Amino acid sequence: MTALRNIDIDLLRSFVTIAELRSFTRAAAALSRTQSTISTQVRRLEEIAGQTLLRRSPQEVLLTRAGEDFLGYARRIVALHDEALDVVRAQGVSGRVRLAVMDDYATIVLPETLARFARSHTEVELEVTTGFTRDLMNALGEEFDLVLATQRAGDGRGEVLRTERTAWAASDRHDLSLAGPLPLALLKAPNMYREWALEALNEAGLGWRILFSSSSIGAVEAMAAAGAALTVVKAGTARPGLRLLGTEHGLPALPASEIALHLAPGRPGAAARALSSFLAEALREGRES
Amino acid sequence: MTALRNIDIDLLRSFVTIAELRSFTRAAAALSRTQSTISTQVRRLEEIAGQTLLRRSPQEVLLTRAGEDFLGYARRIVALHDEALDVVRAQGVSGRVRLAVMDDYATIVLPETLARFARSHTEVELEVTTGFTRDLMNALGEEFDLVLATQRAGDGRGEVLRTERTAWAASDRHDLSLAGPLPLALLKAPNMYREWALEALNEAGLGWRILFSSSSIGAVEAMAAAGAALTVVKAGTARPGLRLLGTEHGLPALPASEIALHLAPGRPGAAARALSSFLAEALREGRES
DNA sequence: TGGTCAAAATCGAATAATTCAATTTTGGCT
DNA sequence: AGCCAAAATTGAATTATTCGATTTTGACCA
Repeated sequence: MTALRNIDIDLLRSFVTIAELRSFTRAAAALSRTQSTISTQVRRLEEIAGQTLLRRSPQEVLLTRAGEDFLGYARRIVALHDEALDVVRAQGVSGRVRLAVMDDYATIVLPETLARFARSHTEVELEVTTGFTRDLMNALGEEFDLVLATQRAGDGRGEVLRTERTAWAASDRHDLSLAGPLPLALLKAPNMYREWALEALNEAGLGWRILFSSSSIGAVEAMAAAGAALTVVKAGTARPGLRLLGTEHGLPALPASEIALHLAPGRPGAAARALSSFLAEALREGRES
Repeated sequence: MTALRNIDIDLLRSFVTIAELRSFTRAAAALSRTQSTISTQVRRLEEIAGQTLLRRSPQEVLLTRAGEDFLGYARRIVALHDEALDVVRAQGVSGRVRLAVMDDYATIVLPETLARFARSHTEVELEVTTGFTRDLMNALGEEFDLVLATQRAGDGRGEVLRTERTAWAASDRHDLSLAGPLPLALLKAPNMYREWALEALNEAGLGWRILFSSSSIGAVEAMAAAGAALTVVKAGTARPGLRLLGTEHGLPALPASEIALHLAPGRPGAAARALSSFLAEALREGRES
């Protein structure tokens, strides 16, 4: 029999995730565990609670009365736990850190994470700049202490946090004809994704034309979402309205990209070290170990 | 390396206990673990926190700055966790339960526990009576659904929750002369401890006289604490002002006693079952498993 | 009704984490 | 310097957790 008095934070986190996603399988994917593990965790949790917390059906998972009551506690405990960890880790960390982030992450993933960092690290002066990887990397050590950059998978420089599939994307409401030169919406040169896209099309012998070229990711994606052109995105940061396309649609494969954190040479200050490990933990995929 | 994102509630509980007792060794005893386990737990916790939380010295253990900040969170998380468990386990439990408790526990250990039960089990009508084990047991099934009783160790009836050493006790401020008939303060007959005391003295061939006899434990203990007489207590419930004495003082050994929970025959109601397992968990010594 | 299908449960084996007992190290005090 | 109580360490044994493979479940539909 398992411990009856102490619920692992893991179990609470799984429970909260299941309640949000209404599915063991989706929760398992979100938490980088297998479905069988999640199922076992729920059994353990229900055993400790002495109550059925989730009502399962092949369609969806719903909370029981007891589950609803418990969910509030579980959320509060997990939140308090995470806050405690942020705060205690921030203890004694002060100074200034200048972070540079490539544009797409600055919109999708980072705001929430940076806000959390700022909230707990009250003695740290945080300065964030966004731009294109190429420019940012050039200024590493000069203008920036830390650069979060995209690079070709396998590059391996910096601390690699995750790998993202690169994919063609078009509007999910319009069918794009693949006959004739493909209309493209791409970031202005020089840009890695632009180069990848054009190289891949050329190698595949497909015709193309640049219909839209901008230095704003938002504008490029909006253009694609409007149905006028094809573009290239990281699979993980695709905005709603875009449909991902691949080789099954007759388009050439694209190299995967990796997200890496680059630290300025020399001994980093306390603030830079703290932000670096904070970002690494928050962004790294798979499970923490 | 251990998980960096999830702190086990166990670690938090140990940390809180150490902070309160200012000692790894005492915390280990209080939590039914070894000192080495506690030490390892603290190392794990500090590794996750990335900070030294406790400043150790052979004299006492003190909190660091980070430790103080963290202690508040740890307390809140543990409290929330325990409340969550109480509440979810109480879900759907209603009805009436009549509990009888022997007098000494009614003062020392139970009030807090019963208050916790009442707070979480809002739909349960709880009635508590105190008295002497003998009377209470006679009314089990009639007036009471549940009786918490003291019995001779090894008796084994009911669900045994813990064993307590029985000890002679006298004032810690006065030296009692052991020459001549020993002045005793005891509960009125019939009472188990009274019988044990007199039998033990008789067998040892020691003289005695009853100086004070009352049906109030409080009065008996007060009399002993005032230095006028010797009495007999459970080692675990001795009030301040009393000093425990044993065979090393020339007094005869006394039988140990066990605390047991007796359930009325027949199928117990939901309220009785809930209170029963609640008490068992709260009072049982050693670790929960 | 019975078949189907996606999702959850179960099972056995491998892995990982926790605990303990024994011993060593530490830090303050005399 | 030496002593002592308390914490740290170490290695072995135990216990718990996770995974992959498979089976079972239950809502829905023909």
